[in-house]
Amino acid sequence: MELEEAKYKFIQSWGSFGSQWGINRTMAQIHALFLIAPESMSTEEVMDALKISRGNANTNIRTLIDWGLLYKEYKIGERKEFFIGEKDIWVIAKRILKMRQQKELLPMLQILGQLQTTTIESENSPKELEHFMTQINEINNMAIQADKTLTKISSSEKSWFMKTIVKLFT
Amino acid sequence: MELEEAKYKFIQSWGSFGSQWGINRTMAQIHALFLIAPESMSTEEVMDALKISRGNANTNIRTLIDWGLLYKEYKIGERKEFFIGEKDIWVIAKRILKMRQQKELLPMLQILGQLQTTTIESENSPKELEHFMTQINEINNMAIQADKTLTKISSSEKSWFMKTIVKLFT
DNA sequence: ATAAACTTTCATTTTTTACTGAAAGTTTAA
DNA sequence: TTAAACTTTCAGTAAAAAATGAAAGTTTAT
Repeated sequence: MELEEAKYKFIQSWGSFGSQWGINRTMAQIHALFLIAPESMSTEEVMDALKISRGNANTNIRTLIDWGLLYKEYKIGERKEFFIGEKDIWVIAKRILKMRQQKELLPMLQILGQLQTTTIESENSPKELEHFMTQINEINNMAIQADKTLTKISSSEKSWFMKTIVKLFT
Repeated sequence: MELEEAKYKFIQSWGSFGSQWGINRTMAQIHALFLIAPESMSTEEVMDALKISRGNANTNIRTLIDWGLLYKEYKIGERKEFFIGEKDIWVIAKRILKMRQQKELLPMLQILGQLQTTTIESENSPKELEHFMTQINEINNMAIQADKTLTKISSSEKSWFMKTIVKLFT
């Protein structure tokens, strides 16, 4: 297999992988491109490599920077911006977890907490109310646990994680 | 707050929560409905509660059954099917993890393995090739670890999980 | 055997999400 | 201070995903 073919395959897969994770396909593809690029690239090079528009490239590169998966790099003698990808898979995984925790878990925790602390009335269906409160409680407990776990993981060192988790799950 | 209002809030949140996870909004809403319903329900009741079409209700109920989150229930004297939701949050979490592992991780592992075992050629960019192989390797290792972890979790008992994980992450 | 009661399918429509590209905005060098 | 080089925005368009509902399929009771 040619390197170009392999790269193409990887970028495509990373794209569809990402889109199942609520990360848009193009953003994931750009990320893949930077994961395997040994040097920094400009917006134009990204547009070219993936055949996408300037606006699309720009927006997704900005988001990747916000997520901490891409860094700006200024080259001497060059006026345009270059970007270089975070290469450490452990760091990448942590950043993605952190973002997903914020986007997904946090709002859920808020709603659950709210439902739990509010007095909910129901004259005619005490059974339904009781069941509702039980379920909300259980879900809330699990969500809190998940949140703690993610927080701990995304601020932990790889070595600690590997030692404890790998030992636990092999 | 009225019970109806609280239910509505929960169903809506679960829906948008789900849609961020690559699970479609309606499917997640139906799931929420069953999570808090103390009794079994028919397709019609679901259509009614969520104001959705028969086709939509049917398709998503089937998928939820496939995922092991809903069970069929036949009532004596009734010809139509009723459904009852799995109520144990631990079981639910495990089932969802399992499905996501299959849908997302497995195809990725396959591609990575393939890229790793194929001989990739590149005469003019040895540096790029080396970097590519390194990255693929790292990603593959992490994916394998994630896969093992998920497999272990989704076949574990709640008590074990709670003992080890809660201890680890609190 | 048949018809009522129910479930499933799928072509079409609707909704949601993502992309384009030109115009507006910003920065830099002289 | 201006104009070239570059980046960002956003209204309009395109693509993808989900929902509808009527028709086809299935099951059950008689």
